[in-house]
Amino acid sequence: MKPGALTIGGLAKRENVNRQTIRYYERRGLIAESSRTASGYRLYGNDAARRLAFIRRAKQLGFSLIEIEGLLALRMRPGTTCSEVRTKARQKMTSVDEKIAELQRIRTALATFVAACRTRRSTKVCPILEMLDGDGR
Amino acid sequence: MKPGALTIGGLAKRENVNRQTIRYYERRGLIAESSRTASGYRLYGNDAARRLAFIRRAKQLGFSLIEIEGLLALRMRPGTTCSEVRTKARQKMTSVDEKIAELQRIRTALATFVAACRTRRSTKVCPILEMLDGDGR
DNA sequence: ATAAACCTTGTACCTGGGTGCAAGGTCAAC
DNA sequence: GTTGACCTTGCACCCAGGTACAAGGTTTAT
Repeated sequence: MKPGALTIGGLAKRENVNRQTIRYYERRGLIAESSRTASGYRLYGNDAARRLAFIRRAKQLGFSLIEIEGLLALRMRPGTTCSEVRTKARQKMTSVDEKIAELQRIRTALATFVAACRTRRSTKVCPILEMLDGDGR
Repeated sequence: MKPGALTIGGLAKRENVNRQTIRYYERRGLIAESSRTASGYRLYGNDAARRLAFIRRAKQLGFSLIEIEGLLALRMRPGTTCSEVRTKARQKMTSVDEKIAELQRIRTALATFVAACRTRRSTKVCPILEMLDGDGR
């Protein structure tokens, strides 16, 4: 066992990931198939740890596993330009902006409802429930 | 068949919902079991249409089906106060705010990445990929 | 030499919100 | 009186991103 080589459980603990998740990423092709001991145990080096960190960070930025595959493919293909990566990052920014806008619309509507509800007493005349009801589309 | 009564397909078309979805809501208890014709066909009146509209609007405000159940339960329980509804709306607002904040954090990070990427050429030295890599947590 | 703590594989299950399909019954129109 | 458009039920499947479990093999410590 080379210095720094870890079994799957060790890597999982170090990177704070479930063991099954590592196998799952391997099945999906996000992580290369690792080398094995004579008895079949997976052995991981620093590259695997770095890859897991990459995936975690990309997920934190809102990339799906499919999109992360795309980023990794770009990184692997020799001769891809940096601008292709930048394009993906910009697209992701756009979709994040859309989600923010949508949530802000929801927030405004909720705020309106809550404000409308200052004065009344019983659910019979609750303005929120009334507004949720089905006439004024 | 009373005036205005609809079969499930008619209601689905009018409210622009899948027939299966109506049955699904019924199974979940979001919609009362409808009356039936002698042969077992479901028959819906305006109350069902209003209920579907309520659900749609609440979903648009970001309420999950479970939460919508909660709203409906409040509405049904006699003597609930309007302020209980307002409380739920406020809680939802808070969680929407949290989602917005999280997305804005992501947006900022993406913007930083894109900005860092102005100058370089090949993915070998792509600042975005470098930043996604695993050292500086 | 044996128990604990690892590891392997395959497969099934979870959440949420539906959607699809097959086998069969019903109803309206021509 | 038959075609086509409805309806019924139960059950399986979809998406993403895992997570759990069972049956068995390996390694390490005592």
